[in-house]
Amino acid sequence: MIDTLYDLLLKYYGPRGWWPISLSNPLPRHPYHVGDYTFPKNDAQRLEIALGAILTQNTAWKNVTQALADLSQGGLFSVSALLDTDLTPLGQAIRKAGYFNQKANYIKAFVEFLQQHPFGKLAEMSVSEARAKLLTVKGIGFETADCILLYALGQTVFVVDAYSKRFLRHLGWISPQATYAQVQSLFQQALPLDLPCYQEYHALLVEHGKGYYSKKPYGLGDPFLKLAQLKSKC
DNA sequence: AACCAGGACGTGA
DNA sequence: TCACGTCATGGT
Repeated sequence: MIDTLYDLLLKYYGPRGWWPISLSNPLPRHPYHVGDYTFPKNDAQRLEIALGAILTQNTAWKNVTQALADLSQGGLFSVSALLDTDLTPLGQAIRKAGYFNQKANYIKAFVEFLQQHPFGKLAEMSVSEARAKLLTVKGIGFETADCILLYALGQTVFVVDAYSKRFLRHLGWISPQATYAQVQSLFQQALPLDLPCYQEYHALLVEHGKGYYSKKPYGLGDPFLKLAQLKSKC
């Protein structure tokens, strides 16, 4: 069911090419890299992914791209620059992403964390260990940690978000009070351990969620509610 | 002009 | 543990 749903979504929307990399991706001006799963290629791109993951917390991606551009414009797009910057100018630079006071603190905490645990070190650790380390950082919760693991560190960890929960709830595949961990293991037990699949699946669920699960009543006109139920009877 | 966004944290019960 | 308030700008 979970794996069949992936096939259906992929066929319907096509590959999404996540995580978008707009600033540190020289060649295509297009931030998405459909069909190329060799990203990220360097630590600058890993940093961009992690910053984007923090900035997009409960925030539209469009606003995040502006904040990332403003960071770059202000010369704040590196670990060292972020370490040297005070909270106030940092907050002003990311202002357009909202919650800028909180997120300035989160970004500070994260780059200080990176000093002790750079991407290379994190990649050497076991997934559960790296995840536990990330979760100690203030401002990095389950979803943000898993986004960093999946898209910046190339670990095959499934990212759960609000859209996915709403979707599965309407499919009747989870209970309303299902926890993050429960939804995550539902996906991870059903899917083969395949990095591109995990990366695309989360992106596809967000795409689908934007279409049918952003405003109430949720699920109105969702063609997959019928499709998936037909498939589940086989 | 409300309503929502690719959440996380702090608090009180 | 868990429900609830808070954080904030920009798009629709």
